[in-house]
Amino acid sequence: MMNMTSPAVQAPRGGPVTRKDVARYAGVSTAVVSYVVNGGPKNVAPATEAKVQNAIRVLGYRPNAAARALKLGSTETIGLVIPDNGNPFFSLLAHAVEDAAAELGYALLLTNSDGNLAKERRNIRNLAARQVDGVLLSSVLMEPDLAELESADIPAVLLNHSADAPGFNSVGVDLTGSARSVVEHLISHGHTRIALAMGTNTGGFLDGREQGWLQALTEAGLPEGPIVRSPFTREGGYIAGRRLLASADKPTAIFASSDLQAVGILRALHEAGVSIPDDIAIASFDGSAEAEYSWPPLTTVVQPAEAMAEAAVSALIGAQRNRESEHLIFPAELQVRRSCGCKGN
Amino acid sequence: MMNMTSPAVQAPRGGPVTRKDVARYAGVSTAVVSYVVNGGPKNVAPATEAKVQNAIRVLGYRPNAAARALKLGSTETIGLVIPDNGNPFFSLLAHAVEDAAAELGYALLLTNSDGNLAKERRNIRNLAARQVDGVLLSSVLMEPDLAELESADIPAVLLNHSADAPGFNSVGVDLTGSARSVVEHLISHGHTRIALAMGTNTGGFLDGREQGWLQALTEAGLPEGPIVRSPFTREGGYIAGRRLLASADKPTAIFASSDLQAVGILRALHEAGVSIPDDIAIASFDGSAEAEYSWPPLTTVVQPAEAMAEAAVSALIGAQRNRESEHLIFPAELQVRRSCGCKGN
DNA sequence: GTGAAAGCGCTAACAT
DNA sequence: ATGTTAGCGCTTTCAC
Repeated sequence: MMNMTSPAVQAPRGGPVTRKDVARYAGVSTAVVSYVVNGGPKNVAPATEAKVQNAIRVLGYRPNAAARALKLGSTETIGLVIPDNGNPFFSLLAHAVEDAAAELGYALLLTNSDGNLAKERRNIRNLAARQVDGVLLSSVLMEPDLAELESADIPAVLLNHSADAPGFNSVGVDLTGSARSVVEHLISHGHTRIALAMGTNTGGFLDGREQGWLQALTEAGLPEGPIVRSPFTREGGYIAGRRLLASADKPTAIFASSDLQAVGILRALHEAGVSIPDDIAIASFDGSAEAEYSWPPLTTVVQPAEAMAEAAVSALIGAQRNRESEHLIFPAELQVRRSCGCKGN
Repeated sequence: MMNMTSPAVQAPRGGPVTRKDVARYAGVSTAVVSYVVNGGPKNVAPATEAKVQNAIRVLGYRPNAAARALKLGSTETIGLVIPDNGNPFFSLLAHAVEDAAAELGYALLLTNSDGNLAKERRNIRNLAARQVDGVLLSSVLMEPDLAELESADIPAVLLNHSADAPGFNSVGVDLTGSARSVVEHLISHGHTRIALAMGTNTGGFLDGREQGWLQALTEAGLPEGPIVRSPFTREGGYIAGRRLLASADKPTAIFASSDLQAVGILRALHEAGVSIPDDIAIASFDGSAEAEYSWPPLTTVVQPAEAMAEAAVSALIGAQRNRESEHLIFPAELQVRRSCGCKGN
């Protein structure tokens, strides 16, 4: 008697338990089982519902998502394509996307493109083949492969994308304005030779961060500092740092286009025995956790990853096919720490 | 003529193109289309194949994975449950798992449990409901919720798990041996008061890292240094660092159970003006990229994430239901950098 | 070498 | 309130 309710009593037949088994066991039709499982579209008498629930428990029934997906044409899954979840900003973003999606009952298929166009394309194609309900694309490219997305014919929104892409929803951060605010902050510390360590973006467009840096300098009547271009990585930053140290007009402050690069620059400066922020001040972009624990802690512009992820997911899920495409631009907030020369924190 | 081959010529009917449309267009049966798409199980005459391929291209046909999954009973998808992909070690692991899975044609459903048992459970259940072909579980718990996995009745392998779990395949790293080798290295620098900053694991078991630290100390005839327990995070490390600095028997070296904690400790020491490695040396565990770019760079034991991911994925995919469970333990390699007192790198 | 057809598990419109 | 049933798009056995 007692072990009648034990979960050990499993599938009576060989294979997995289906809705049919449940129906038979509960003595109802398969439709009723569906009504119970899905909470509709018809209602079921309380007594019947109890019988069904019991049958489900006893048999250990689990709905088959593949069948449901086939029938409904929706997998309740979204795909995310990012360059590299080893980059703390992207891992933060991915985590936020997962949470936002889970909130709506969607699961997340994660793919890394490794900043590689061919792989990005392959990932998108693969996601499309898997009938994801939408894809969130965070491309390294300024001009991501929209054609691939279009022909895949699944809703997509460009994430972490600040330039308008006609025909696509996008959410990004105000690169130019944020960069300006950091550089202005550096200027307020009295710096006049402010370098830019810029990540290498594919595509011919001028990155907003570069524009913002330039604007701040120009408006302050300052000369354009040196620019070094290298990958958006720690190693890229390290290389940039060494180059900047070796350059003729060595800057007194550096603005790095990502926290990761700043971390690399930090290493180069430390190795050279340069004191930060006294000899050279640094500020960067992203606001990842790593920036808070570097030495010295980095002044950085923090991107609102959670907010952007939520916006992107809801734009994706709620996407009406024939609606005007939206371009959401979020502000980023200056987070002052020691690396710029400020005392606090 | 020229635009006949243009991809603009899309779906002739309203909805998405199905195998049936392709068959009709190519003037063959749906079976043949399947043979062509799947490269079997029957062969097709070259001429016919060409017609089909052409129809596929012209119509922009994309196979429906949900239907395939329903028919075949396999989604070619695996689920991964990790505590937090914001932790660089786990993001590295996740990336490696994705690559290993993709290699075999599997996609990755990523979920974070945030070190939360309820969420871990929910994630597993959710993955099971989605008919993943298997799940890779990297639990924070020493005793993960195996019952949940068992009742889900999908193959699973415990990833990043060093204790044997009867009935489950597992892959992990040799915690004890690796910890010993780092601590021995610290000892070789002449340290005699070596503290342990241990992450807090749920579950009553003694962590291998703690054992290894103890063994090295004991074998060298050294007294057991202080232990501080705090979360496996940067902040946890920071707290541990401050506590260690304040303690009566301040150590001259610290072994941290994760790179993240070491990074936090570094911050605490820097803030206190302690010189590393001169006043206090540090070594840690994981071998994440962050350890290479901290200041000073961290001596750490690097876990073979790629190899473990590959092993886990192939154990999962190739899992025979009724096979003996295997427990794969990988060695980790000491990576010497500056934080322990060595000069190089 | 090719085709017809059964059926994977589920949903929901349409009976009753 | 409950039951019947037609498919969703695909694979594959079994005919031809």
